[in-house]
Amino acid sequence: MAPHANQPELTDDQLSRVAKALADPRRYEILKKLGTQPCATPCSHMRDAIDISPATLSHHMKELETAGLVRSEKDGKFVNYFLQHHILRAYLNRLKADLA
Amino acid sequence: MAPHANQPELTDDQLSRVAKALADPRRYEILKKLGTQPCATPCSHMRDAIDISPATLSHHMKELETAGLVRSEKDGKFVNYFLQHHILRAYLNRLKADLA
DNA sequence: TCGATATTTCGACAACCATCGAATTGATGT
DNA sequence: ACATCAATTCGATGGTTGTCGAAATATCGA
Repeated sequence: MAPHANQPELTDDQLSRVAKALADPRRYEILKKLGTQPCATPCSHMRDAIDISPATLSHHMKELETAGLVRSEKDGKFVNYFLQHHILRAYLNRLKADLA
Repeated sequence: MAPHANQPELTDDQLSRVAKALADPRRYEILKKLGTQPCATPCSHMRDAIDISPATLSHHMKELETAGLVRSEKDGKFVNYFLQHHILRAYLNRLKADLA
């Protein structure tokens, strides 16, 4: 039985994507910010805090989303993002199991 | 007080290096292999298991070492590597604290 | 000393990736 | 319909990095 039964295992592809996603300092900052908030209006809020162009931010959010680390929800003109804690936990568990 | 008192905190530079080191599939395999063994004669043993050129392996080992994830010890013609579990643990703790 | 083996360094190449300006799409309010 | 604002897509650029062959360095045994 896995350490947390109802948590999905990460595929090798996901493992790689998550690791790469975490390896970029700007994406790390974005995740950190998302972790502190209930996550409203990302692009606007992010850009206040992180100093990044709209194009670059959009690119990073897509990376984070394909890695499964965030989920997005459209709200009219805006897009709201949510940190996916369970994917993060699955990644930590995998690292612990494989290496620690 | 930090979660594990006698564990060194990671600098931002180290955090970035460790994350990048973990993000390459081949380096991940190397670490996994190191984790299972008491670590003798790396380059020889690694190359049996991983199919990699000497030059590339040397390059990756250096990356892992500057990240602090492994320590090396010369033994005559050979070099022995040791997984640095405490750095790995520090990284996991940092991720947990920042994001989870 | 010499030849063999282990590892590193060098140099080059290709692939990947972060970055951003400009153009585009999509939604809102007037 | 139109102007405005949020966000994405496109295209280009510069920097990073994984890869390996070849040469260099280091150690050992004969």
